[in-house]
Amino acid sequence: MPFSVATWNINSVRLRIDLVLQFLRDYQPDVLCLQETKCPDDLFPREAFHMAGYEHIEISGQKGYHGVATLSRRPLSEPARVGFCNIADCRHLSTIVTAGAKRLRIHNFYVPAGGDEPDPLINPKFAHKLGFLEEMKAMNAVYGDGHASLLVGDLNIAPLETDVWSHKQLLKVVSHTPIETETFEALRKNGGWSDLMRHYIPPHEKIYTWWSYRAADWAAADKGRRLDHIWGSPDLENDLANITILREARGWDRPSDHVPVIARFNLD
DNA sequence: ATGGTGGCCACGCCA
Repeated sequence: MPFSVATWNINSVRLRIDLVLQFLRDYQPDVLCLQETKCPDDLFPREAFHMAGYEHIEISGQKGYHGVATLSRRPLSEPARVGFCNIADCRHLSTIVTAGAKRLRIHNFYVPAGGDEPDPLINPKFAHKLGFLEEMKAMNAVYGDGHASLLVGDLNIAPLETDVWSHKQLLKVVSHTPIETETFEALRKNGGWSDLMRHYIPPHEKIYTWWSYRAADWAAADKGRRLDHIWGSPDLENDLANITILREARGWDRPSDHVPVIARFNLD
């Protein structure tokens, strides 16, 4: 089995523990990065994941909101949590895993959604989102330490025109405004990151990973956005075997509004 | 047409 990493905004890991376990049984990613676990660390369902073969678990959780977790079949080392914007919320967790000859640093991110009004002067949540992106510029794909890197998670921005159901209708909607998409692409490129989903799926094809709960029929309307991302250091482009976006997961019983994205690599 | 749904957890906040 080649090395694989999945990312999934689960919108409550406790409520959807059975969905996650089913996903792990069916797809068996080596590493699963969860966001919006909404679970304090002492209540995290560690035992259920241990039983499913995911014995290596790092978590950064809080009561009610946010929270990220990285689950792995392989040992995880050097867990690190970076705080952003001087707010004590749980939006980042990095770990290191071995894949083939590579030591791979995996950043698991949950970027602030940013509220409804795309104006930092009147909406503190949008100001927080922009401030968070500023601080994300410190995340580089390549350091001098010989590690390869992945940066995955719910980044809450759909950068390309083909990452939303209607570019024109979403230009003033938070997640697709020019200030967000331009800042996002600049920080990705300046940080030396490759957009691995777009490396595998050509930019002219529509990709969505999220569909709002507020639709009578999400599949018929299909008003999705690509809010979840897998970035990698450039060396990983050559190792990438494929990307799977599990659209069907949006139709599962009591689903998350996000679906899993899986990257598989030609690494053992 | 400018509300619609969902999760947390105890009621309004966040997405």
